[in-house]
Amino acid sequence: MKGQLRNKRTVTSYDVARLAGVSQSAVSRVFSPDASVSDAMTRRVREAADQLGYRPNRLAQAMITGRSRIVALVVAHFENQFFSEAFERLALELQARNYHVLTFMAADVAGKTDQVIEELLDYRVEGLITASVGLSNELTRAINDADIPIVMFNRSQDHPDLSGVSSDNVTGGRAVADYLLQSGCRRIAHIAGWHGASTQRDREAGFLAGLAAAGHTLFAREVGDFHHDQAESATRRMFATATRPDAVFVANDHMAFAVMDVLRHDLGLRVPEDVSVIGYDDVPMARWKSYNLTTVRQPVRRMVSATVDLLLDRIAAPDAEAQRLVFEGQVVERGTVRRPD
Amino acid sequence: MKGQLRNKRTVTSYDVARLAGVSQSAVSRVFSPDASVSDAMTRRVREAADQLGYRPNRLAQAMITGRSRIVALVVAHFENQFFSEAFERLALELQARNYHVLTFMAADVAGKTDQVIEELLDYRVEGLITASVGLSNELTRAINDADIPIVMFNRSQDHPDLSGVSSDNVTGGRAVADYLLQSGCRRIAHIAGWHGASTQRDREAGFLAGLAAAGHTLFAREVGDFHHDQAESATRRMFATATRPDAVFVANDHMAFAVMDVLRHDLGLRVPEDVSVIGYDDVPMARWKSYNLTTVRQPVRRMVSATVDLLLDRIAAPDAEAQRLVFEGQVVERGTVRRPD
DNA sequence: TTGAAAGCGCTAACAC
DNA sequence: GTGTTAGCGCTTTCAA
Repeated sequence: MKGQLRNKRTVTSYDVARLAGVSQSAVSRVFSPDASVSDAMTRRVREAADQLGYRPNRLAQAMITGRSRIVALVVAHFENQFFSEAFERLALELQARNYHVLTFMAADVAGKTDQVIEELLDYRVEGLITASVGLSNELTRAINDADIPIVMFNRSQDHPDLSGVSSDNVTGGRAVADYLLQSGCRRIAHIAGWHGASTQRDREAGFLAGLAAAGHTLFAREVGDFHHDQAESATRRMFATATRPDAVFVANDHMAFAVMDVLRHDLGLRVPEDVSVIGYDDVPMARWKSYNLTTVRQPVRRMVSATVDLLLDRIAAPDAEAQRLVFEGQVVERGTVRRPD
Repeated sequence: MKGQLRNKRTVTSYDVARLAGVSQSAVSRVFSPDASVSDAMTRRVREAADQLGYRPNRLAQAMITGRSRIVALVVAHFENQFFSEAFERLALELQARNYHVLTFMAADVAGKTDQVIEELLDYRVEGLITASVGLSNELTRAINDADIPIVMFNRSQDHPDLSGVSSDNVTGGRAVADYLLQSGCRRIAHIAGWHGASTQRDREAGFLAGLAAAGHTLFAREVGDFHHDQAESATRRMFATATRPDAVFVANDHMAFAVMDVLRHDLGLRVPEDVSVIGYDDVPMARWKSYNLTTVRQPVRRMVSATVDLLLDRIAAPDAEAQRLVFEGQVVERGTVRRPD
């Protein structure tokens, strides 16, 4: 009774061959893109295959060709809509190219990423995409040793020898400073993300440079580490002083929403009348009317497409050199920064 | 010059065996959980393996054991935070159990899911989780034929013979009706999601039943199909009439945010003073102060854990029968429904 | 164009 | 406890 439906053997190319009365290699050829098979053969084999419900085993294919058609994605979390959107696009584009994404979560904890990379190598993935996670130096070497193409999404400069796609965060940060200054803001503060992220460092560097170029300095600074809750407390700390900032550049949209909520609902401040807020990323939610957040756009779709192109190109030609693609971001004017007087 | 770094052959168990001066199967045993190897052997092999940087090839393992340690996830999109959160938890839990998630995007388009399932079968995944996507009958059969365990996350009743994890959407919908009525709302409307979803049907059925039980009927109804933008237009349509609803039950939080934005910012209505809003899911954003949305909680973490348990159990014991787990949801009182007079 | 044979890297009997 | 052997399901020479 019990084991009756067990051991339902998968149908192999041999089964198809037998039914079609041809050799097993003929079957294989029919299912290979650049075959060399007669129409008659194709017909016979396809018919038998359909009848049996046969489909080639990708694992077995991978064994011999070395091509698993799997790409690994290493990511820390999806709390930030920027990542969930990027992930969706990524999976979609890869799928359209007949690849699929195997996801590995890696908290930004020492050693965690390393362990995860080991694991992912075991699957013989053809390529690796990291989304905003840091790579140790040993790890970078390990990946190079394994000879697996990698592209870092939304990270720059950590390893100039690795391929990467990002937007120009320095210029973006600078644009924020210019925009705020030009809007008449003077007590300008910054709520930073995680300092380990190149995005954070670049945005802030550009921002500070912009301020300096106009003869200004930062009025206040707190760290929100890119998390909603930490951004909330950072805001409360920042606004607990006698004279308050009149503008705050928040290192990403995800935190900016938290900042605005504290400002409006805890502190009873008006945005932008009392304080201007500007974010970074332009996630879909930024245009929702409750926030209507002025921010710097990162062109996610184009960045994702570029990531996929880069990775697949390197898979096809592994000896090509690393490339770093940088997209322009630009300020998207909405309603959270006051108009110039 | 060029091909110099190509053909970096991967190190195999044979290489390790040679270096350690033992048989290849000894190497295999050392890396098998329930081995039967002497400590001396373990030491020798591990040393050689470390030296060579050897790790077993999961694809090869999968070939012979039939266990790929890959689980497929079929999902439509990540626009709704409920799914990105669920996905993150899922990937994390599976990873902790030494499995990984291969993602397949399947728009709710006729035939799309079917094609995707075919593809995923090719990878010889050990199990399949569908998140809010519908399965055709042929597909269900195909999956059963392939003998691969499946559990449907956040879907019920589509196929009573398939395992599934959901929350009790009928009771949840009914609780919404009770809560609204008890709060003094009388012109109660509904903004529905996609009618193809069991969640939608259940929530609405329970809701309507609750209304009816108290001798009330639905005041208005529009369809938002679970999308932000469609929920916006649905709201505008709904409130274009002379006498307006005084409460609206929105089929999920994701749409509820859009509804609230239109109400407040386009229509100049106050929530909850002019109209009460209640959602469903209790996504993290629901507690953000801009919305502070009253909603029905779906216990995502527990639902995800249950999904993983169910799937892994069925992988371990494929003959076990399908199970449907249903969690209780409950109304989370926040600020978008008016207090009783 | 087609078939025979080898082998990808590994696990699982089976002997010893 | 350890080595030998036979495959898992496929692609890819190599001959015919």
